[in-house]
Amino acid sequence: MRWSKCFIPTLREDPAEAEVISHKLLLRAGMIRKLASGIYNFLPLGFKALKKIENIVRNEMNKAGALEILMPFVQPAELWKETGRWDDYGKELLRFKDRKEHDFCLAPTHEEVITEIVRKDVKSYKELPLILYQIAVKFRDEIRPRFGIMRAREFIMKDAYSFDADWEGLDKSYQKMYETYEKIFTYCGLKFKAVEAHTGAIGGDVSHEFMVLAETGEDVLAFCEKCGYASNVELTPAILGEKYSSEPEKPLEKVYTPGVRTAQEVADFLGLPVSKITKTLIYIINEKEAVAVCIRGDHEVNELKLEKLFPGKTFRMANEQEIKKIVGASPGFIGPKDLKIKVIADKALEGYPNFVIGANEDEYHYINANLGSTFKPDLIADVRKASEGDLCPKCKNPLQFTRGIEVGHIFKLGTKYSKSMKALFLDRDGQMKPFIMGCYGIGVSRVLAATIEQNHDENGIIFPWHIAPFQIAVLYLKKDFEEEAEKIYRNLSQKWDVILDDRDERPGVKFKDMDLIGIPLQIIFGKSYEKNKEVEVKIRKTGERKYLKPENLENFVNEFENEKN
RNA sequence: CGGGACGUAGCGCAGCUUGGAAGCGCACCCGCUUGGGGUGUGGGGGGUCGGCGGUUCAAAUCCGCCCGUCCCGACCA
Repeated sequence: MRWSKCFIPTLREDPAEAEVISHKLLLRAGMIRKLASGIYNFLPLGFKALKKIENIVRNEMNKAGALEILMPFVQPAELWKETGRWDDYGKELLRFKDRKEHDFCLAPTHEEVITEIVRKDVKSYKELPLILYQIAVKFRDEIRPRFGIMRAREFIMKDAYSFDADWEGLDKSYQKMYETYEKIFTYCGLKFKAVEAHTGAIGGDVSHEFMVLAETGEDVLAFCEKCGYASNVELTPAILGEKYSSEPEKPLEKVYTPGVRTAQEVADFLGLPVSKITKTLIYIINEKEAVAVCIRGDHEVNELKLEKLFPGKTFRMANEQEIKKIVGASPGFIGPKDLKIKVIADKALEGYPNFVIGANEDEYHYINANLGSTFKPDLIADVRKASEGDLCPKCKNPLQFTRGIEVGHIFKLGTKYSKSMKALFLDRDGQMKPFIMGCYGIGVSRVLAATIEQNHDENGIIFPWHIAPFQIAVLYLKKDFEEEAEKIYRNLSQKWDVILDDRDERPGVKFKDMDLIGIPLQIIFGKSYEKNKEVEVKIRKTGERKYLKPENLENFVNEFENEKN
């Protein structure tokens, strides 16, 4: 491709609308443009990178024996009503009516449709296992789209679905997809980690997320270097690494703490570490029952864990008025002692001597509270987020934490959809049985954003070899070298994706643009060529420069491709 | 959904407080210049000032409503 014939509208300045680096660079590199909030155009360069990712995914999926199909983006409500998700999915599901006033939605995912396909035409265990997938547009009407294509409303996703006759079959399909995902992200050139994850709105019980490691990631991962345990922190059991001293219980004492509300304020006021303070949070279960959750001041409640204590029930935090009504005190002065509602104490309070609690009376706290003698919780449970200093739930080594961007998520669905949609096959024992399903997603457009989030410097994007829209850039700095540059460009184009910067621009412009769009190898016809007919090869990632005779270029690129990737 | 901010040329912004001829930089077009990190210079084109309504002799500027966009929050009591 010649730059002059391509549409690459690069920007010199950061657009005001972009906050995170991948969003800024995607816009500046002329790869995407916003059409509406969370809805983007992919311009030629962005589209090309996207197609590279798609093809990597496609290749590996095909190798794993999955079959590519394409399902509709617009779906009838009837299917969604069958599984109950028409009501359960919430506002993320964008609904509308057609001219005949029939309900439709834009597909946020395709479990219903795939199950419909399979229940109609797969009748026998002999046709199993079956893995179908597509690479297609999805629409989720996110509460708050942000970060460009990282959390867009409309996005490209690869979604695959497996159908097995039994649970062992599902285990095998799941394992196969797990390994395929590892191959895909490795081939993409990404640093990633697979972690145990929460299943969320899709359902099922076992799931893993594939996380691209990046400081700007929205998720926190806990992992153990020793045994390999890794999970999304929202799922990690919290095992305190700290050993509590066996200091004797001191007498409970009510203290005047005017105007101090947050745990930190209380700690500062009393001259104690914030860990010695506890906070008590009031939750409303199913809009009727209130419960109190008591936790150390330096810990955070993990609502997912809380949710599991009340399966199937809705819950939310109480607001200030409700708290006053239930407790008789303002937020900030609530404590577990003498509460008339159910009290859940976090496990980390067990054996913790002499801590501070709210007195359920404005402007007062108790010091030297102890679990058991001061108050008896109705339940002691792990309800906090694991954090620095906690131990691996498998091998008890200290956990490590890092941030990541979720680019893939695989689930063992089981029979959630096949049962509710009556998707049955005839097994070898003559019984009709529901398919055992799995589903496997990759956010293709998000992979592009995550790649940039992980691979950039102050000059722009640094594309990994296999995702780069072009692998090689040829640029000549003087018109005199046009012919030679053309020759090299045509030559290398036979094996690789090459872009020729044939614009009549100053060298600085060409360099800046090429660095910005992140092409891994730049072949420069400039001073070195003028002097001794050697081209300069600049490696985008390291900034390293090599000087080669044009006839040696092909060998060099071959070697580079093999060793670096 | 709650809070905050913004909306002026393709992009980045100033002007608004205190109403009185719509500006700057980049980009774009033409000329010269320059040619290894967004060259310098001269000239030029481009605007329903987000929309509607109001106040006023006069509105980008003041007031009201609406639309759009971004940020923070939607669990830390």
